[in-house]
Amino acid sequence: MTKNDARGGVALWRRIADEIRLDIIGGKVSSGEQLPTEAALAQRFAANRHTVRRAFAVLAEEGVVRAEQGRGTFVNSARRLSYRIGRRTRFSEGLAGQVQDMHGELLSTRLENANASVARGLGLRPGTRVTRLERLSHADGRPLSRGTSWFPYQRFPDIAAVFGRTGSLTQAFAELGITDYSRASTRISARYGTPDEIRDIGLVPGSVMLVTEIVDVDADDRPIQYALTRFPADRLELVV
Amino acid sequence: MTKNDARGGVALWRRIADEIRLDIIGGKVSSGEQLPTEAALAQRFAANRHTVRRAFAVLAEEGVVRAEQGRGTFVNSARRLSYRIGRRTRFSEGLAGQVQDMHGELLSTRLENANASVARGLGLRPGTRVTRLERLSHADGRPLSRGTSWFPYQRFPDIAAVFGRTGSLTQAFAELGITDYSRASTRISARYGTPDEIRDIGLVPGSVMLVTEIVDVDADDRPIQYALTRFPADRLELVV
DNA sequence: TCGATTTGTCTAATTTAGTAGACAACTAGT
DNA sequence: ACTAGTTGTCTACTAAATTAGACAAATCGA
Repeated sequence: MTKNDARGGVALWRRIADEIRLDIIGGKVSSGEQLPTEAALAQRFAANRHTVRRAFAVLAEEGVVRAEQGRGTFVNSARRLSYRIGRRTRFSEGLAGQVQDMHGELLSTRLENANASVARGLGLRPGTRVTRLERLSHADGRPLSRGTSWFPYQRFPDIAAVFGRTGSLTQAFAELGITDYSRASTRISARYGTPDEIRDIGLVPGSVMLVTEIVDVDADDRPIQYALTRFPADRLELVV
Repeated sequence: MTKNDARGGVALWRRIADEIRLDIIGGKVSSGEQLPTEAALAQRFAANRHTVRRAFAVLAEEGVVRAEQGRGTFVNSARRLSYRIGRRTRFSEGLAGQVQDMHGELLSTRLENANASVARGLGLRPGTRVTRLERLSHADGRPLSRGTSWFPYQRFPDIAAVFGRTGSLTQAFAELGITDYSRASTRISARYGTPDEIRDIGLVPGSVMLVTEIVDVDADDRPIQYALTRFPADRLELVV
């Protein structure tokens, strides 16, 4: 129990990679700029040069940096997306102007009984039938979010089919008679990605995820959607 | 490069600990309830029993679980705090009813020149003099947040002294003639804790932090505070 | 062309993480 | 008292992470 706790179960190369990536994403070092040399970083992190090299290998594979023999290592990539959230912001609007192409993918649908969280979110009794949708969204070809939504089955028995056809939640609601809805609550938390999320979004284990837990209501303040959406924290921030 | 990427630089015992902690914090298992046995968890995570034991050792040290020889391992701790944020919510109000005791601590103050981020937040030119405050807040005796605030020096030359005396930002502003202010913007991101934060808040390396970047404005919409506040993501969630 | 600087590659050794098995100590119910 | 089930402790081994050193290969300016 000496160095175990000091490392906290996170490999040094991983922490070095995270810190450098954060400097890049946060704009501390600009695109194209040269990073400190491997030797300098080894000293800064009190690590061996090979450990720094391993961190760089990961960042290079992610496309964040690019090493050139004899010259140095350079920043390759852009900044983090800002996703604007508000009472009336629709999903794709929140990233307007930051991405070229944005599209969603319906992974699966299921009819199930509401657990305690879902029931509370939708204002139903636990056990009530709900439709569950698993979604994956892409921005400029890269997976950006992994969402799970629940809808009251009694009120929207066909929402899975309609959403699957239209691909848009706003449009699906419109066809089902909901012309207007808004965000009733947003809870934001952060945690490590689960193995499933890592697979779906294409991350490495231990990636940090931003999680939003939202409830949408219709014009009469009746809940119509409860959703959990997970974003990779190094690709996106939320703006309230 | 075979199992390296599979583990992602995060030790298995660490991921097991994180997942169990998340189940507890998220309310999947209730306080006092018995957790699955070490053998069962070893099977569930495809790990050795000793690896599970190590995860439990960490959680026990955090006070989240408690093992009893011959009986089993039991949940010890409560749920995650919900910090409500809004245009007019003051810091301590956001946790009303969830904590008994709440107090802040002023770590240090400094006069410095605004960097690009601070200048943008406060609507100043980079290089303008600003006062920087480093703060640490406690809830029920445990560190809960680590904040860094910047204030325009020209407008509030004495804010460090006043805040140090009163301990409350609202009160400090009041004494300096700002009787009303509100939140202009809130950006939320997540990342690993830095070594400094881990030391100040008392976490293990690799802990996930929620980061809020806020701008407060006076009644005339002039920025009066730019602040970065870091919360340990396993102790707190944000509610918008 | 030369030399200083930097990344790339290789070998080797040590420390930490994870697996495997055995058995002791304790609890609860029969 | 006994037994089944659970956590606690110990030893031994394998795999991954980290350190260490040496040298090759490329770049750049003097």
